[in-house]
Amino acid sequence: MTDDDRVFKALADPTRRFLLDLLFARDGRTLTELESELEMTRFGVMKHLKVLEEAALVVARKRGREKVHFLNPVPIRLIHDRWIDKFTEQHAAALADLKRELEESP
Amino acid sequence: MTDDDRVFKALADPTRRFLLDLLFARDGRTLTELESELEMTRFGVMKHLKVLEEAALVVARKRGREKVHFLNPVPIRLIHDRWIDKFTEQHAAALADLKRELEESP
DNA sequence: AAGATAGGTGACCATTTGGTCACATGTCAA
DNA sequence: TTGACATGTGACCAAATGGTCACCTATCTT
Repeated sequence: MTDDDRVFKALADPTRRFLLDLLFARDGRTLTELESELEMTRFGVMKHLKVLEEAALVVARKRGREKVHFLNPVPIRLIHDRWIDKFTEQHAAALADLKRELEESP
Repeated sequence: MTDDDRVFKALADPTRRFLLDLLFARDGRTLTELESELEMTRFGVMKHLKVLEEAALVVARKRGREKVHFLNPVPIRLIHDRWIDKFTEQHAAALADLKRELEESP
C-alpha cells in the first residue's frame, strides 16, 4: 500500500476524522483522554489511532505509562500539494468547461 | 451519511482516484472508454463510477446510448476549504509545537 | 510489595466493500 | 427490422473493516 493510499483510507472514517479534530483542538492527549470523548471502547479507539499513526497523520510518544498523541499536518499538506491543487489550479476553467458541456443539448 | 463522508470514502479507493485522474486528463469519456484503461470488468468500473457520482465528484449525462462522464472539482474544493486549510493555516505553528513537544525529554 | 492505572495483543464477529456474472433494456446502423 | 453495441440490475462471493472482549505487561502510588 502506498503512502497516499494509507492517508486517504485513514481519512475515510468519520471517527478518525473526529480524532484528528480533537487533536487539532488540543494536542498531546492520551488514549484514555481521547476515549472519554467517544462512544466506543478503548480498543476501538486504539485501532483507529493505529491507522492514523500508520498514515503518519498522528505521531505518538511514550511518557511513563502514558502515550501522548500529536497531530502531524504534513501528510495532509502533501495531499493538498499533490491532489487538491491538481484540480483547483484549473478550477475556474474546469467549471466553465463543465457548464458548457452540460448546456449542450443532447 | 454526510456529504463529506461520501467524498472521503470515494477518495479512499485507488481505482476511483485513478478514474478521477483519467477524467482530469480528459473529460467526457464513456464507461467503455474508461473500462479499457483498467484491468477490471465493466461492472466493477460501473460500481466505482456510481460511488464517484454519489459523492458528486463525477457528473454524467446520457448521450444517445452512451453515458459521458465529467470531473466535478467542487467537492474537492470544499474539502480543501473545510479540512485542509484547517490544518495548514497553522501549519508552521503546529510543526513548531510538535517539534518542541518531541524535544522535551521524557 | 500490592493494588490501581495506562496501554497492548490476538481472537472473534457482523457489516461493508470490491469485484464478477447472468440477464435485461435501450439505441444505433445496415 | 434485426443484430450489434452501450449501459443497467440483482444476486452472489471473498476479503477488508469496525468494533468488542479476555487476557497480558508495564508503570505509578502508597
